[in-house]
Amino acid sequence: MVRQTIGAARPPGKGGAADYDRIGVALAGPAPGDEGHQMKDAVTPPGGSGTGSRKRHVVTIKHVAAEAGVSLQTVSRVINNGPNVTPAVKEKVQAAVAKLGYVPSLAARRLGGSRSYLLLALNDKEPTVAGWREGRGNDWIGQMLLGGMLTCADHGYRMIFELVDSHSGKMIDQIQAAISSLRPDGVILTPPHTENPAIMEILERNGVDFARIGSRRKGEGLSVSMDDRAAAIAATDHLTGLGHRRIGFITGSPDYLASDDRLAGYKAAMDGHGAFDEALIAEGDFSYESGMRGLEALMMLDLPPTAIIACSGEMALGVLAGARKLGIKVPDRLSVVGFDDTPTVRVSNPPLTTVRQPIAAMTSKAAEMLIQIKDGKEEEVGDRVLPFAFVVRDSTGPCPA
Amino acid sequence: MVRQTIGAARPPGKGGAADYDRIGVALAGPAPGDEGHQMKDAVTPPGGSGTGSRKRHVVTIKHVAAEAGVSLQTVSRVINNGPNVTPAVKEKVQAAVAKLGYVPSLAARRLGGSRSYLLLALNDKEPTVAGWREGRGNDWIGQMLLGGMLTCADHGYRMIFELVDSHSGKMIDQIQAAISSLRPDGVILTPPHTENPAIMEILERNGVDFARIGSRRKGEGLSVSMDDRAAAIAATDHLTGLGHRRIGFITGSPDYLASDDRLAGYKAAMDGHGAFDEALIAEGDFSYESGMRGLEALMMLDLPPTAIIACSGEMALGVLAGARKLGIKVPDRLSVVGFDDTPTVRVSNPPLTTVRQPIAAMTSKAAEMLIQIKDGKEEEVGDRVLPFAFVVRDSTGPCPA
DNA sequence: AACGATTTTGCGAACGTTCACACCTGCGGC
DNA sequence: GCCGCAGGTGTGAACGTTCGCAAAATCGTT
Repeated sequence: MVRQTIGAARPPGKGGAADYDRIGVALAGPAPGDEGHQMKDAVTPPGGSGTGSRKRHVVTIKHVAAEAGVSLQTVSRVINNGPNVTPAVKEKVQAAVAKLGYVPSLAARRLGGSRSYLLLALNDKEPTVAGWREGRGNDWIGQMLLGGMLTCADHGYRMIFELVDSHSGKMIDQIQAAISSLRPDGVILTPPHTENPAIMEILERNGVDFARIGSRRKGEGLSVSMDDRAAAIAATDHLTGLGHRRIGFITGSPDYLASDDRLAGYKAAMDGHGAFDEALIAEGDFSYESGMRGLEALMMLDLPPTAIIACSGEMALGVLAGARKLGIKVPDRLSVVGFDDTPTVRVSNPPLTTVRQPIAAMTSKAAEMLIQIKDGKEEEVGDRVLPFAFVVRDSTGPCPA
Repeated sequence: MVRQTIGAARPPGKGGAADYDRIGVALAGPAPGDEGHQMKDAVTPPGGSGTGSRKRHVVTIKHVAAEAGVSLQTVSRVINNGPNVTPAVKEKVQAAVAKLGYVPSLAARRLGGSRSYLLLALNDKEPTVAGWREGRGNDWIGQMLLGGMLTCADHGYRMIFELVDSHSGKMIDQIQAAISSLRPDGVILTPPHTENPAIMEILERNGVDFARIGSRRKGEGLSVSMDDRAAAIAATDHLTGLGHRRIGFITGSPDYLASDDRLAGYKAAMDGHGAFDEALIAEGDFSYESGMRGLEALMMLDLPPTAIIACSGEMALGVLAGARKLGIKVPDRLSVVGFDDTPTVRVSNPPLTTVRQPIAAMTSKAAEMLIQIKDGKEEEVGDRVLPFAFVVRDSTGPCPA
């Protein structure tokens, strides 16, 4: 057992390698026998952090190098799958890594190298927090989280979430601060930030690659989306297939590009059937209440619709609630289709027929591509349009005679 | 505007928490005039990553020091609200920070100092991912995320999520790896990890403080919970108040401590009314299906219950579905109460009467306490039991004659 | 006035990696 | 046999902070 005090170590000259011989060893098991090397060094932080006041074994790359009998740099090469390492050496190092249970420090990697192994996901704060405050939950963000996170984990990355006040003047500052402190290898943008030029600008100024979720408009940066237009067409065709001709449409918030696309798809499909009528379009903003209002407006028409497409699940729920209030049976007298297959709409009354957006898959893909860029595989990267699904449940039925 | 629930209010300590996080300022605009202090040194990183190949302004503490005409160390003191700084100097430094838009690098802080400004939240992977795969969503995790995240943000911290395979033998390795690479200042544990001794052990060995969510059993580490027993009593009393005497109970998975507490509360309340009957207890595991099975079992009794308490929202939904299948009207012939007020149960048919667990508030509190420990305010820290709410909706009604 | 006790400030030296480059090998060609 | 040239390996020097301590300035006291 070597046990030197730290101060003494560090032969200033070129004393040759292998002075990092004070290895933690045997992290895993209770490590019987051979106890005793206390090796202060990692002094207990003055803050005297809480509960556990045990010794602290921090296995570093140095320990691995000593264990494997190679230089620190060689270990680094092995860890990063670098070129030019003899198989024999590689194996030796890997064995040492396994034995010591070494895991590189994210912070040190980021500081030393050009990567941070971090992806930053930007979400709009207000709707998310409102969902929480009102007990409504946050279906969307939960899905996002998962898709991105799992993919990050698969590649040794971490995903960090930031909720930004998109309506506050401090939004840009907040984003800049997040980038400065984290220096992420990529940023994932979700609506409504996807089309915000100020955000794009600051990301570019910082040299951070980014991917946009749920938008299809071309521009700088990557984009991963669903074909909203096609989805709206599918929804419309589903209804016309059931015999409906008067099909109402409640738009989403104009802040979201998807709203335009869905409306366009609806228009195209209706035109194709020669059934388009401007009066059948009501304005909404994705909210439950606006769905309810939209329904009421549409039902006041001389020729009210026999079916309604709402641009979000929440709105469709509002439509359902409004219909109940007005005594309109769904789907007997009115068929309803929604967008975004959130958990909630699966248990509504009746369960909603809806377009399912592959949210998790979209963030997953976005994360994957951002990582590929850092891996230098830019050629494999480009805009992606993921398939949507159309889920038929009980809120749609044949057109009443 | 968020305020409320979160205890975020400024701790009465001196300077107040780190206020350096809102220094973005300046940065925003193109920042025309006044350029000049280039202070090379910060060379363009050779990596030359991706899209934007612009200049790269990495404002470091050195730049701030130069701008303010003080030493690097003094800037550090100001940033960290350290003691012994002349007000004049402090102001000068803060001005420089604001002017340059300086934000400290998380990685460097972690490497240099004894903190990482990171909190790690451990979640069970399987149920979360299953929820996603089946399109069921992840109400719970979304809430967690939010509560912890917002509080972390208020204190200059970041929250990182890790999904661990609680049924895999590699779970401990995975947790150790996460700790090694991140070195978080604290860990938040959620069920079913809250009672896992192996996890506690590894956390303690690494000297990481941790807080447990949703468990009430005493032990090492902090715990933030809801009073499950009292909640079960409240649910039972609500029903007896409506005249019910035969009240069925479907238990949760035994892995979760909350299940025991809820059952205990139910037993106590029923005993209090002299209405306890072992036969009225059915075993469940929190799942939709087990709720349905539980209902069927209970309804086969000679004296079937007129009300049922299910230990989770999912199970209550299963009960509702089963009742519909059996032609049992809710709440006319059967009242149903659930636990966990997830978004889904608010729109069920009928909307569910339920105990609301303050999930977000719990993680928020947990995060706050872990940070307080690192701030050396251990005396303000201890186990917490947060208030639950009992939400009456339409799934409960008077006992049928 | 001189002295110690305090406050305030500054100077290296960590922290754990990767980066750029210099150093060794062998090896084939002239 | 010498040169050049690869592949493989090791050697400082970053990276941007905080930490430990020493130096300087300030303040009371005797």
